[in-house]
Amino acid sequence: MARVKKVASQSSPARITVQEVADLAGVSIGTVSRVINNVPGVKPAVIKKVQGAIDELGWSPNIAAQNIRTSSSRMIGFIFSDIRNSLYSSMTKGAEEVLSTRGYLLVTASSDGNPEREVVLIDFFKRRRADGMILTIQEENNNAVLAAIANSGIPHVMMEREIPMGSISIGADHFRGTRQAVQYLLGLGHRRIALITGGRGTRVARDRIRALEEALASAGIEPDPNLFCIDSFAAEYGLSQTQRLMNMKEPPTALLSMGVRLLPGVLEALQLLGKKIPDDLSLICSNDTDIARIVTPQITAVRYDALALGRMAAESLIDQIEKRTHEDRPVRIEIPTELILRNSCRAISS
Amino acid sequence: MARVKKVASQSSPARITVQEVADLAGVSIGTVSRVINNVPGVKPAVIKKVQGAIDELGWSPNIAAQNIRTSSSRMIGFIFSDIRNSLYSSMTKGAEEVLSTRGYLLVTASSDGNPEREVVLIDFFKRRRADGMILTIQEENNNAVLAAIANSGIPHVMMEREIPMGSISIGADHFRGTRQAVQYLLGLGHRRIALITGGRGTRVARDRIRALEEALASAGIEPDPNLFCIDSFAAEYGLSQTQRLMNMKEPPTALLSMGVRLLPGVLEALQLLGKKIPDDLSLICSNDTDIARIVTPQITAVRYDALALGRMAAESLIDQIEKRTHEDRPVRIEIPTELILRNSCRAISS
DNA sequence: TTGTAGGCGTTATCAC
DNA sequence: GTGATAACGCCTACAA
Repeated sequence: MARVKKVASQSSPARITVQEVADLAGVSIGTVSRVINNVPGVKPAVIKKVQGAIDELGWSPNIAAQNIRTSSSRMIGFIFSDIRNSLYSSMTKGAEEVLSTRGYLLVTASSDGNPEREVVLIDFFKRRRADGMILTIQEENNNAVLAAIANSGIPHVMMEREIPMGSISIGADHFRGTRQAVQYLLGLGHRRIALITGGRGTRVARDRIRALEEALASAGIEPDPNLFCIDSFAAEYGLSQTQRLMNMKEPPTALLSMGVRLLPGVLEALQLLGKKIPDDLSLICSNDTDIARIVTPQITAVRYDALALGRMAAESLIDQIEKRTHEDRPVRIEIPTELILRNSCRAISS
Repeated sequence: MARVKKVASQSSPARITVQEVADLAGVSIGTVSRVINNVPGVKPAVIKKVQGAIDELGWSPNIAAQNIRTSSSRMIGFIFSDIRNSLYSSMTKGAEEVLSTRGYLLVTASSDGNPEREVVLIDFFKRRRADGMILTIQEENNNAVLAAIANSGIPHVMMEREIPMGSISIGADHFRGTRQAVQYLLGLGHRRIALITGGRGTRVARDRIRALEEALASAGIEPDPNLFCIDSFAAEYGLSQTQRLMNMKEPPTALLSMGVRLLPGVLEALQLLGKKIPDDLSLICSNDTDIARIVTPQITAVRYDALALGRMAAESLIDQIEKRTHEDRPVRIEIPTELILRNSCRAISS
């Protein structure tokens, strides 16, 4: 403890540079640079001397100076709506895992789902000379945002989004996931299946809607537009739409709640209405969360690995930046989903 | 859309510098620099010309170059165990809010609660020349970590931690919060009150334990060491300890579950044992979460504002960095907690 | 009021 | 193999 205190009280370390290391080692700065960059062809004895000097002085290269020379920041930006959304914090963790081992810095930024702020953040990363970006933008067709992306000239991958610019896109297979969920419900005899989801104008939403429509069609069921609630991911939306649905003359017998934040709202509505799962309504949610496992009964879920999504985005982005896969890289990378069967759905006899 | 595509397909923007802006504006680079740094005494007409050139070229100063000159990175690091913990994602959001408006970059890093990794991350931020750090370390007394902090020479604030180095510390008033919760339980007639929490060797744990002990003492109750489970924040720990507690000859009538991740474990144990809240056990949790509000009955919680904690940490850190408050700044900043009364506690007649 | 030039800490291209 | 030295893009005395 005393030792620590002493260290703590030392004055701010005078900025030490290669020059001083070189002097101490009795070599030139060029040699020091060669040593720390593992340039082959330096005499082992010299390497040892230099290492010694580096350790003794506790020096490490000034990264800003490196950046200015190599014109690369080794920093990549990740923009999404809100880090508090567990989906994004998981992706962040995954991305961080691979980026840190590759010597990149990950900087996350929350846009609060505001396109104007997205533009600001993209410009910000441009000024900061980010080497790459991972983007989960709000609307795939917002021109201001698309222009900002293009104008930035920064390599990027779209996370759970797809834009008309040939950017590489990465995401879960929501079409298959939703389709599988609907198939399961159809198998249980359900014919009135409702969907609550958001992200209008994103590939995620399109995939989910199309999956429901096609599954219904292939079962010969006419879709009821009143059962499609596709305007928001907010908990309040889940609440209000569930109330609306359950108060219909002919309410749905099953509901797909697709979006992390929706589930609490849906459950609250059901509780307020005194409706029981699965007796009054069969329920399937997306983004398997703590809540889905904690409530009684546990909720059947369409699960996918957000951590892996983050990892893959980072890997794909690095490949792109370091140009290791050239022009033959795929434009779309998908990970599978998995239907976790629990007790929130019941068979109905009709 | 077509327009966007055209922009997108433009070749990588040739790195443009002050020199070119200066040429276009017909001034010297010095003048351009003065303009962007708002140095007074530049003729308005010239300012306008320079601005025009900047806009036309879409130039912005290379931050790495600025950093090397000003020897400041305007970057601050935030280390905690895991961004997926909602506590930390909320703090991150709060910190980001204030840092971004002050022109700082926030870089978060997860240590997975591993002190060795904490040391690596601290060294990393040192190499990256971070202007400051926000730290939530695992153990307040780990010498390697403390030495790394001291050795880094970087201004920092301890988040929910307190170390023997005079660093400024910021956190919620867990002592009062826990004390209030216990008082409430005592008022309901409970005498056997158990505590599950982790963070051994952190101020948070100490405050909670002390609060329970003092409250019991002031009620003339002899504390039962078997009711203190203070070894981990993990859900599994919540599960196993709840089982152990409920299987005691004389189980507790009330339980404090203090830690975000504990609650799911506690609830699962109760479910497995077929125990009901509040009939078989009165429960109070910390870190009011979705889960506490979703389950039936809803769980009474000790709430505090993690977002505000993040904001305050950032503000305090900036003050420290920019030396606006000199040596008279407080060493400890606390925010209050609030007891949210719900239906998870019952009065007992004994 | 504005231009010039030196320096910030590296890397990389030359010679030696 | 290793040592000078010229960039990299910007800020800031100092000079004009």
